[in-house]
Amino acid sequence: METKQATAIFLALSADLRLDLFRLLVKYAPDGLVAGEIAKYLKVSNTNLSFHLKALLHAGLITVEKEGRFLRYRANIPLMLETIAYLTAECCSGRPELCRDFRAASAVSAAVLPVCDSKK
Amino acid sequence: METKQATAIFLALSADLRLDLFRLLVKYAPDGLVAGEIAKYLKVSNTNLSFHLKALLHAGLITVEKEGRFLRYRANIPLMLETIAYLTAECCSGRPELCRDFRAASAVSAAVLPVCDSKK
DNA sequence: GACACATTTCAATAATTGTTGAATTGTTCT
DNA sequence: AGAACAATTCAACAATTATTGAAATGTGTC
Repeated sequence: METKQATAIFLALSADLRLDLFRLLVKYAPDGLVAGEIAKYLKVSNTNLSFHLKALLHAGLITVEKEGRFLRYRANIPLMLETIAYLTAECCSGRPELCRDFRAASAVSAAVLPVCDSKK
Repeated sequence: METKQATAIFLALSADLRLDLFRLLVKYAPDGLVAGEIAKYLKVSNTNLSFHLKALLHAGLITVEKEGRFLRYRANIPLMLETIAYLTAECCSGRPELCRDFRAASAVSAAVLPVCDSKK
C-alpha cells in the first residue's frame, strides 16, 4: 500500500461519525445498507451523510451500488485487511524483533494481535 | 480502546508528514531521535515539526523525554499494536467468519495479516 | 405525465488544521 | 553573567473539513 492511500484511509477514519459508519457497514456485511437506513441508524441528515459517505468512498473503504432508486453501501473489508497489514509492517519496519517483544509484553490478548514475523 | 482515542490516532496518522515521522521513529526504536535530528531527516522547519509532534503526542503515538537541552521522541509501539488489534476487531465486528473468508481470498500474504478468530 | 421518494449537489458559513517567521523558555559552555 | 544553542509558543494567515438548508437529479408509482 502506498503512503498516499494510507493517509487517505486514516483521514477517512478520523471522524467519529465515519468510524461509526464504517463499523455499521461491517456489522451489516455482506449485504450492506442503503443511504436512508444508514441515516436513521446514525441520526444524521441526508446531506451530511452524503458528505461523509463520499469521504469513505474516496478512501475506498466502502463501495456503492445502484439499486433502483436506492444506493446500497458496503464495507470494503479486504481494504481494511490491507490497511491492517500495512500498519503491522510499519510498526515492525524491518525490525520484527521489536514488535514481537512489545507484543509479548502487551496486555492485549495475543489472539487479536497481528502476526509480525520476519518471514513476511 | 475507545472510539475517541481511535479517531485521535487516525487523525494523527492522516498527514503524510506525520506518518513519515512515526515511521522514522519506529525505524530508530527503541532509542528514538531528538527533535533536531527529526527535522533534518524530514526536511521540515522546527516550528512545523513541533506542531506535528504535538499532534502525535496528543494521540499518544509517540512519547517525549527531556535529555539536557534536547527532547527525545520515541514511537509508542504498544499503542500501535493496540490500534491494530482495535481495527482487527472492528473489521470482524462479531462476525469473524467474514473476516476469515476475505483474508483467505486476499492477495496479501497471510503472514502479515492479523489473526481474526472467534475465540478472541 | 404528474407526483412522491431517495439521494446527491450546490452555496454559504462555521470550525478546524497547516504553515510561516518572530519572540520566548530553558540548557550548556566558557 | 553572557553567548550560543535546542526547541517551543505565539500570532497571523492560508487551506481544508464539517455542517446546514435549498435546489437538482433520477427512479418508481398512479
